[in-house]
Amino acid sequence: MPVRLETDTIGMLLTDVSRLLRGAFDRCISASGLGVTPGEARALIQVAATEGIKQADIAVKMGIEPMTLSTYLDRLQGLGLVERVPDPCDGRAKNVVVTEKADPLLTNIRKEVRDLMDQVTAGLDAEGREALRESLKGLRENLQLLDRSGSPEKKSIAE
Amino acid sequence: MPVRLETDTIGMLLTDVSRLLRGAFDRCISASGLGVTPGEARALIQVAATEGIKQADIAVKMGIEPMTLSTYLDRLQGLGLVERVPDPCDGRAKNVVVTEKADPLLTNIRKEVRDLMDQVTAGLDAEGREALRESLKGLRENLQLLDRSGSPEKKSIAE
DNA sequence: TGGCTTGGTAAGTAAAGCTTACGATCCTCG
DNA sequence: CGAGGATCGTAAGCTTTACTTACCAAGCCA
Repeated sequence: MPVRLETDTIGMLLTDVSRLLRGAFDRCISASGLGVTPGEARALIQVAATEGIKQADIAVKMGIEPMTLSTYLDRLQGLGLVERVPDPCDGRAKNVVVTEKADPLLTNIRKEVRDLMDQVTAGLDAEGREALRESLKGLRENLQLLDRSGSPEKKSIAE
Repeated sequence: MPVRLETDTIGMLLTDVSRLLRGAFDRCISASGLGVTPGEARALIQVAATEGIKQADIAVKMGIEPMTLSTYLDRLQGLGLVERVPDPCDGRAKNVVVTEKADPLLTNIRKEVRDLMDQVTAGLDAEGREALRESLKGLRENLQLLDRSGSPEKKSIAE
């Protein structure tokens, strides 16, 4: 039995895979000349998936800080791919929608992503992929719990 | 059957999990006051796992550019955790070793990592973890292949 | 109506990478 | 043996992705 290298732990593997994936995605969309970064693409997909939702909720869904999202949206809006429309019910909030201009880009990105992931998961059958998806979902949930419990500075400021 | 959200694809999940994991790791080692970043810790572990190896080889093993590694090693060396000893067989190369000072830190980091990963993989039994590990290894291999084939500028410069 | 909370953002910072360029050394082949 | 190319490490500078802190404006509530 071969020694289990410390560099093949789940943690290391996750780090490696995600770095490589980002690189691959980066190359594959910049090769397509789409003019968006992976992060922006991610935000765009999220916005398209939940149209008209306000920024704070998008940020929660993406698991990032509102400010981080705001920066992405700035770029996407600058490219004319999304628009911020003021929420009629809440003067502070802005609802985000994708523009028509984004449609072909979205189609394109979705295809690129699908192709890339097909290549990346080559060697896994449908069952294996589903199992992987489920495992990852479990990890994500655990991590999100850790996150919340790790920073309990929301309530109980004073006694 | 629920609609498969686009935000629950393997790609998105990997991105989420790795971001969250980095955050969790970050918090957990800065809480321990160890004074190294996750990337540096990763480099340190790799160095310890293959002592006396030269930088170029470490970089390959980590799947990063030599320059990126060099930066990490600068920091680690600044902290007195590693040393660069000139390779007696090759005047250009430097072999990297961990110092005695790094020993307790390494023990600590390993423990932190183990604890964290136990929490993160809660809900998976030993089999599930092994399956996950194997799947991820497959993905990493695929990605590394993609990488090489994606930039075939090494050979055949001239005809 | 006055005070907390919430939504968005300006500003600044940090980590983790990359590319490009370069000096120094090594290797190889004529 | 000597010159040209390959390889090793690294200085310099950039990008992406994310965070924190601080703030204003608008809503909510007592």
